[in-house]
Amino acid sequence: MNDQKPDSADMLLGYQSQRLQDLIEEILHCCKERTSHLSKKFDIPEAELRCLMLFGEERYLTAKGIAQKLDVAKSRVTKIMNGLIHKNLVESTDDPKDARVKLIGLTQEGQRRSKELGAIMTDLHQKLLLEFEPEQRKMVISCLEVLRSSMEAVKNQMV
Amino acid sequence: MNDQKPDSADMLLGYQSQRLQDLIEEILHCCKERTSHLSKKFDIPEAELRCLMLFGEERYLTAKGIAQKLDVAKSRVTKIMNGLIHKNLVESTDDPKDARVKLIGLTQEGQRRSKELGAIMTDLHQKLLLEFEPEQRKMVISCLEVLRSSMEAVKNQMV
DNA sequence: CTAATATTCTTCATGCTATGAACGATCAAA
DNA sequence: TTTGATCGTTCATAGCATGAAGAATATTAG
Repeated sequence: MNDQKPDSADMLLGYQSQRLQDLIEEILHCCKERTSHLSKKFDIPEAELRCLMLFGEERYLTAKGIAQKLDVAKSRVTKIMNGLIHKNLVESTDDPKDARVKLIGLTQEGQRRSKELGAIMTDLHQKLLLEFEPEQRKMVISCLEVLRSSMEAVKNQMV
Repeated sequence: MNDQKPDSADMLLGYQSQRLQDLIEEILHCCKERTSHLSKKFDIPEAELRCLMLFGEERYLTAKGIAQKLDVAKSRVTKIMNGLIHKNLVESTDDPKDARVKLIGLTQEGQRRSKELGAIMTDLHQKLLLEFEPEQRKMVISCLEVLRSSMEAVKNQMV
């Protein structure tokens, strides 16, 4: 294939990596727009929405747990919780077993909103998949799977 | 395969869309970490780094142009520029043709940093590609290409 | 030529995101 | 029972981002 041009493989790689960089940036931008759109639609800050979606299985979460799941500092969680409590979407009760921790749970309204949000997200990603042919869908997912692993791998190589 | 369960296609779609959602979130998180890592490494805020990378071809940019490229308000650009000027990475001169506009260009140091940053980004994405077999690379890119288009399409469907 | 309108950038007030240090309360273990 | 760890909060700080208002300049219509 590259018997004439000496470094055509390198050029291809260069071209492809630029393309990859652009694509990732565009996808990132798209996701950011989606998040901000939902935040405006629900009239709830993005961080609070993200938090609202954490209550999938569990009935109660702790501030520490939320901090880990959201990957933010504990102090950030306090602030987010204040917003959610103020909006009556979440309520906190003392853990009977340990007076240090507070159990945070969704209110009725919180559950409603959380479900609504979850449904929108699921619907969104389903629509995304439906843009592909059924046979392609598996491929897209496995593609992203490898991409994610590669990103982790490359991240760990970073200085 | 699905001769017994009636709605296994729906279940598959549901499963896949959940998987897609998780994957996108993980990839997003990875990108965010990368950005924040570079910001710390260069000791320059993320927005300023993003701006620094805008000077690829053009010698000069205007505040308006930067605002469009970064997709932020003009007032935000003023602030970012103050930071960059203060760090001596960028300098602004009056446009001789139109006294309203200021031409913003990289200083020597700014050019150095900009190049350095670009090299790191390219290297990063090259490493990412090298995690794949050569035949797979094309596929990953076309996958992302379709994914991006689909996202745009779905975005336009959003209420 | 001039008055009205556009454009370009800045300033200011506001609000969200996020961190880290310091702190008080509580728990667990030596 | 002291000592050390854990949990949540408060506070100071910094970055991100917008939109309204304004000053300077350009353009255009009359």
